[in-house]
Amino acid sequence: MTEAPVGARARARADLTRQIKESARAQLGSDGAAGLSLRAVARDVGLVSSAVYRYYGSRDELLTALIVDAYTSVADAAEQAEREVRRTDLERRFVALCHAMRTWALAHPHEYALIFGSPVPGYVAPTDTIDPAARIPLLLLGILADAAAEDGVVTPLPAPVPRSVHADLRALRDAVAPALDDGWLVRGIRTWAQIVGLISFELFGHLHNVVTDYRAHFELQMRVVAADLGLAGTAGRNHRSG
Amino acid sequence: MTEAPVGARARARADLTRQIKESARAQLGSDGAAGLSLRAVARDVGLVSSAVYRYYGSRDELLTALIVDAYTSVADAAEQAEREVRRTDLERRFVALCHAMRTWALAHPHEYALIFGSPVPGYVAPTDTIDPAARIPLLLLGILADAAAEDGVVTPLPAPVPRSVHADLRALRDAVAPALDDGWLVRGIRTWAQIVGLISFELFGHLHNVVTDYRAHFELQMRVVAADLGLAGTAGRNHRSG
DNA sequence: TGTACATCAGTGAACGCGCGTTCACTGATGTAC
DNA sequence: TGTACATCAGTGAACGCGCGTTCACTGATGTAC
Repeated sequence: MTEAPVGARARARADLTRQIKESARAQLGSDGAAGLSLRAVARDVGLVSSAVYRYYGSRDELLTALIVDAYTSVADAAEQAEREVRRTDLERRFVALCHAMRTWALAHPHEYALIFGSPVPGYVAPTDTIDPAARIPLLLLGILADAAAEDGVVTPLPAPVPRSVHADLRALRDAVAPALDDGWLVRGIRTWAQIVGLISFELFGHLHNVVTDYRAHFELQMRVVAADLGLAGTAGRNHRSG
Repeated sequence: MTEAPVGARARARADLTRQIKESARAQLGSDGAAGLSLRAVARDVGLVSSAVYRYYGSRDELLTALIVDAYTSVADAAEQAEREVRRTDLERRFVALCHAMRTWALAHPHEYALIFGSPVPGYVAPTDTIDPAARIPLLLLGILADAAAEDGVVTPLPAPVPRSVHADLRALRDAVAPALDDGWLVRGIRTWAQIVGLISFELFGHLHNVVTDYRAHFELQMRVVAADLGLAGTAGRNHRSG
């Protein structure tokens, strides 16, 4: 019950900073990121438009805050869901991550579009967004690293890895995933794009008139992906029987 | 050399209609779809803003024309590239399709974002966009159908297909791909999302600081996908060796 | 505990822009007889 | 071939809005002695 040692002024400031961000987040829904208006936000929180500049130095700064929040929020959801699954059940850890992302995306479609849709014209992301953006990919690589450790085996690719790509992958491995060889890393990147691609298809309407039970379809797809990654407990065999 | 039987008026009209569309397309680049302005287009083609309404009834109508054009343009590119490959070389037909899409996307990033990025706020796509949007997915399913015919075999999935998804897939099969069983259709949808997902990652900056040789990386990824689909001439075996 | 001063939140006017759409109109191009 | 009329392109003004950002300012809240 003890208050943090902050004066009324500091508390009011923190409050309004949050309120402005909330209002901006809500406004994303009606007009998208490109239409986010500082003046509308000001009206919404009951300030004159110039007063907002006490809290955010510019429209872009406010956008950045929204982007960081979105990345953080979806990563929190994915990490929590993944953490609740027994460590040895790799397939379910993977599927939990995927479902958490999709559920978050459905609950926050405009924030999802903000981070995974087309870039906002004229906006350049500052480096603050890098770390929160990397959390889910890292979580995914963690699962793959556990799979690689269990196998203790390299993962051959069906084609030779060009020197330039190999260099890129080595840098990635050194920075982030020492236990994963090129094959695993290639499949990790691919899988990450696969998850986002399927969720984007659903949200952006590209599966209209094709899929109706989106959740069941997504779950099935993710289990196919998990199986192709060899995460299923049962087998590492391919899907082709003949 | 014979002119179509159109008067000068009709020709001028066709010309300006095209000019307006071109100008709008160019404007996508600087401000994105949300910022597309009829007035700016009018200035650009040397008309007063109200005159544009002789050619397009509204901003949304102009947007629709751009969207249809973009789908048509990318589908033309993909179909042409795929057509030039020997029919029996399924892997190369697939890879040609993928490369054509990526190349088109790099050459027309804003048109790509228009059709595969976040939806334009407030815009609802009319049904005119459905057919052109379906062309590449259909082309992809055609390749898979040839693969299925060659195998003459069902494609087991690693998990049971829920009744609802099975119904969706049956409708899809009846409409568009009678030769493809559920397994193939699931992998077809997945692959389509995979291609778009990877290209979007590249264009929207999600592979920044991860990949540098994008073309080589993309090619490798697509060959992995082709191999997992069993399109490679060599084998339908999985990538896991142990 | 009281006073003097510094900090900071919020105001309101202004700058210089932009937008989509409607409407009554002029004047040129086409068409029918 | 010439005339009368209909069609249509393009104009210009207007309606009713919107925006991000700057700046000099008032007045309240905090801080130091």
